[in-house]
Formats: sequence, structure tokens, C-alpha cells
Amino acid sequence: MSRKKEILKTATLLFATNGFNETSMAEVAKASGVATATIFYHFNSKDDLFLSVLSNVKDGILEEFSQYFGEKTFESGLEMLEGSVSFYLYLAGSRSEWFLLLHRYYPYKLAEENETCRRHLEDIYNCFVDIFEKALVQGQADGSIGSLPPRKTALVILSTVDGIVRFKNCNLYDAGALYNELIACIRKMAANQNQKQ
Amino acid sequence: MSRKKEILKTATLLFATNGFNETSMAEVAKASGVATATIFYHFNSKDDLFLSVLSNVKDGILEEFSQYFGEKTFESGLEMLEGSVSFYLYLAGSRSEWFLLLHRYYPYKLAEENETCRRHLEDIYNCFVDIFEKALVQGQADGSIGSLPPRKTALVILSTVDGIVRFKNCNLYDAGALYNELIACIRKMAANQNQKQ
DNA sequence: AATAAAACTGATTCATCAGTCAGCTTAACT
DNA sequence: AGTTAAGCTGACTGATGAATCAGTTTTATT
Repeated sequence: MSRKKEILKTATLLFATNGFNETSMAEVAKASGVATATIFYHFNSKDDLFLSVLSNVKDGILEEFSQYFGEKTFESGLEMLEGSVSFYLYLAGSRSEWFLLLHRYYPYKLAEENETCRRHLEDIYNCFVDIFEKALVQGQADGSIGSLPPRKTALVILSTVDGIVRFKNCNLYDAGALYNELIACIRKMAANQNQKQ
Repeated sequence: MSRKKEILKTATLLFATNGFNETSMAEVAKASGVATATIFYHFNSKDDLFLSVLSNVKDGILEEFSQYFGEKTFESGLEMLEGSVSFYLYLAGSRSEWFLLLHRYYPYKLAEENETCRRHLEDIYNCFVDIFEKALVQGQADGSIGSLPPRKTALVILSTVDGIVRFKNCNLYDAGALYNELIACIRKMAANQNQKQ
């Protein structure tokens, strides 16, 4: 792996686990096995490094989801919804550094003044909401999902799933222990209640 | 107001809006209209100041909820659940600094090594979950709420509501715009589906 | 082999910040 | 009025951290 990629990978992990302001460039350098000045050769500033990290995370998330939905087919919109939620939780476990990073405050703070950062975050969250929305719309077409506003309901579902991941990241409650109840709640919330399955 | 309380109030606001590590003691001092050394006269360290802030927030939250449930009575468990959710959202708006603080990462980081911090956070989240759980149990007794595990379902509901507040705090989506859908989702999720109202 | 460009680094700079301390001011009590 | 303690402060310290820069090493090209 090139030095630049090595630095990016290390920085992602450190920013995610310890936070942006809590991580010094010297730490990133040491953990990457390079001199501090080397980081500044590859990245203009600490913020620039952060934006590259975030861009990488975005690419990773979009890639993972497009791959999952490229391979998988679903019997109904409701199943697609459940699959999406499950995959979100799976990803939050296997690529926890991505979600830890997104559950810190720094990205959103930076987004207030930085167009690029704002766009990355929008892309990521639109990806999430779009997927849930698509499942809801498809479910309404095939009759597995009841009548409800798809975009806003997708946002409510995202906040539920995202909230559970946050609980895990903050050591408040284990996400795995809530998996069955989460799926049950989402099913009741979305399923077409006139048509018993 | 005593100087000490003035400092606490200012620190709460600054830690909430800018973050703990992003706020210097000099800033807190200036915004409180005292000398930096004065803060160290009243508080042993920056962490000690933070713990006092968190303790204050805890007292405020517990007080607000006990007051709300002391005044209000509900026709059914389902109505109590909806009332609780509404009050949570109302509080997250009127006392946004409390919830901003709780949506930062520092408290949870500190909780890993600090018993007092951990206890404060547990008290706060137990307060939230207990309220939702109590509503669910009551609703199951009066028939307004269906059969579901109350504690875990309460946690799922908390993550939904908390997730929506986080979206608002991160400027991702307006909580108010999702209010109706949130209530609708929670109703479908919890309501006794055999007994149409 | 010579040359140029790219990659990398040690040493340094300048700013910031948590925390200290010696001494000053105010309030309370006798 | 005198005494004491609590409240408060300006000036300082030592540590840390982002960023710079002059110079060295490596790589690619001719």
C-alpha cells in the first residue's frame, strides 16, 4: 500500500476511535510509520486530511451498498426493507470505524463552513435514505407495505437504526441484543396491516 | 446568580455548542465575566467542571420529567407513550443544550474511565427508557398496546426519538418536519392491532 | 551515469491551553 | 476597628500541537 493510503487508513481509525481534535498529527504519523512532515507533504492541512478520510468513507459506503443490492434480489418491498436494515447493522459492525466517524460531531461542525464536507455527508445520508425509501415504494407497489409517506418514513427508520448504532458506539446498549425487536418494530411500522402474511 | 452557577451555565452552553475539547477554560472565563483562575478556584479541573455540568443536566432532565408526569394524566398507555415522546421532543427543543451535550462523544469517552460520569449517563438514559417502558406496560394492561417485550421495545423507541433529535442537532433533517410521521410510526409499532380504535 | 522530479524528514517555530501561585479584595464575625 | 477566611485575580509555566522549511533520499527518465 502506498504511504498516502497507509496514512489515510490510520487516520480514519484514529479519527473514528479517538476523535479529530483528540488525535494529533504526530500520533497519525507514528501509527503510520512516517514522519509528521510527510503527512503535510501529502495533505495540505489536518482538515484536508479529514476531508480525504471522509471522502474515502463515503466511497466505501456507497460501494458496499451498491454491491449488496447488485447481488441480492428480494421477494417483496418489505423483505428489501428488512434486508437493508440488516445490512446497515452488519456494516456498522464490520466497518465500525466508518460509523464511529459519522457519529462524532466534528464532520457536522466542519460541514457548517465547508461545502465539500457538507456534500460528502449529504451523499452518505441520501444513500441511506434512498435505499429505505426505494424499499418502501416497492413494497407499496407489491402490497407488502401499507400506505405511508415513503421519504419521511424512510427518515424515521434511518433514525431508529442509526440511533441503535449510536447506542452501541456509546456503550449504552448492545445493538445485537436489540436486533429481533428492531426488525419486529420495523415490520409492524411498515407492513400492510390489511393483508396478513 | 452566584459566580459558580454563572460559570456552570456558561460552560454547559459552550461544551454543548462547541464541544469539550474545543472549548478553552479562557473562553468559559471570558463568557462568564470572570478570570480564568476563578474557575479553578471553584472547580478542581476542566474534567471536574464537565462533571458538574453533566450532573446539573441530569438533575434538570429528571426534574423536568418528574414534573411533567406529576401534572399530567393519561387515558391509556398508548396516550402516555405518545405524550412521553412529544415531551422528549419538546424538551430537546426548549433545552437544546442538554441534548446537544448528550449527543457529543466526550461524555461517553469520559464514562469509560470515570465512575461518576458513567453513573450520571446511566441515570439519564434509565430515566428515558423507564418512562417509555412504563407507558408500554400500562398500555399492555389497559389493552391499548399490543404484546411486545416492554424494555427492549422502549429502547427501540428511544433510539428512534433520540436519532431524530440527533438529525436535528447535526443539521441533517428538521425534527419538527418529521413529528407527524414519528407519532404515526410509534403508534403502528406499539398499538394493539387486534383492537381497532 | 547524469539529471530532474518526487518523496520524505529532522529540527524548529509560534500559538494555545490547562493548571499554578502569590497576593489582593471583599464579606462576616467579634 | 480588627481579624479571619472566603472569593477572586494577573502573571506565569510547562506541555502540546499544527504547520513550515531547508535539506536529504529515492525514483524515474534520458
